[in-house]
Amino acid sequence: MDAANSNQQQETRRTSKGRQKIEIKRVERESNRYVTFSKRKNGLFKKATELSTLCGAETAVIIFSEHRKLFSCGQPDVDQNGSLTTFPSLIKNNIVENQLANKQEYAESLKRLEEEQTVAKMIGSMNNMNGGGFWWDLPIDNMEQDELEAYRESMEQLKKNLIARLGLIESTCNALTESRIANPFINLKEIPSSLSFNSHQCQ
Amino acid sequence: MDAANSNQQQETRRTSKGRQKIEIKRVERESNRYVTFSKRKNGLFKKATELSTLCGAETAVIIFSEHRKLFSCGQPDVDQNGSLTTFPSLIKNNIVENQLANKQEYAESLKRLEEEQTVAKMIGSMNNMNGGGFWWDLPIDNMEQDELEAYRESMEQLKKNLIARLGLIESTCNALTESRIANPFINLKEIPSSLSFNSHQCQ
DNA sequence: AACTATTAATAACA
DNA sequence: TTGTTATTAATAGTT
Repeated sequence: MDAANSNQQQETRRTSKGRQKIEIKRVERESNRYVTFSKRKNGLFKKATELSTLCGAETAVIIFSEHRKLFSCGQPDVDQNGSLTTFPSLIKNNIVENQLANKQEYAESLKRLEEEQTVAKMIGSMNNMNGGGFWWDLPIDNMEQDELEAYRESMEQLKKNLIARLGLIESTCNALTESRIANPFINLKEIPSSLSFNSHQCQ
Repeated sequence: MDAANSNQQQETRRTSKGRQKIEIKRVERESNRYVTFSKRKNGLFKKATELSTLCGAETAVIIFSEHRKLFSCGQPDVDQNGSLTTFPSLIKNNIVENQLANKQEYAESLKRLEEEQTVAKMIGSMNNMNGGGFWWDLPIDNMEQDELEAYRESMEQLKKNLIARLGLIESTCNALTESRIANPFINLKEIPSSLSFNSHQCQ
């Protein structure tokens, strides 16, 4: 780089050793580890966003720091109204940025986005029931039959909403529904290529 | 690079233009898009694994290709026995690779790993009930009271297992349980720093 | 946070 | 898909 050369002419000694090769093993020095975490977390999120933009993929990166602090990119996310959105937030971003290739894709994405927002609102109101606690934490031991029936329906709703809320599950179900069943427990044996890759890549 | 120089001396013209700068927008040419997807997906998984190893973080990357094919790193994963494992598979990898810094961390991770395997086995046997279908797809309209009671218990089990199975939820609950509530719907307003980062990073 | 010298990732080709 | 090379992009060490 020219700037580097002129810098060296102006100053006799280098200002930096530059990037050094490191072994991929735990960074023992705490301060270095924190800096590395922050920088690489940023880099990972950027790469994930780029992959999504470049290739029309939906990506989610979830990181728990060593202190169990959650960081995520792609999901969970919050829109301008503070509503929850589900997994394919990158599709939403693409809409906003007018990066979708054609109007058909645009329309489909808009439809999905609306569905997500509906689910998000439902979840939001559910969480506000019972003055702070969450409805499924209600005691159930002394329920009457009709209460039990209502509870059963509630649990059905829980099932549906869990499925809707969790992007991995949701999207997998969407992909699998047509050919087999909506099963939130992904049958791993039925997606062999991603698995073999997975086990290969992540050792 | 020396190799490049000697190559150039052997052949008058370059064998490659090398990497070119690209705009971060959809790659329109299909074949290029597929290659880019494959290479960048690999790169993303590698980076996620490195971050985990370097900084003791738990990472999960979930990608759906434009054809809705699932790829993931970190979770879901399959161990040598074909059992499911939950989110913190990277902790397991660290154990295997003896990359944990001290015995206390090692012991804690082992304990968590055992818990995960128990859940995994439970899920596995559940999925094998009823000869192929999944138990929650049983008809429920004409259940008797005790059947309904059993169903209620089953749904409780579903709830527990969904929570356990889904790494994001599970880990979040672990992190939040001590200070507040075990809520599988993450209350986003209570983790502002990751959110503000998220919305900033992922535009 | 910023700065750079390097390493690492990867776009274009084969 | 897999490999090579010339480049760009990410980042380790430092300020």
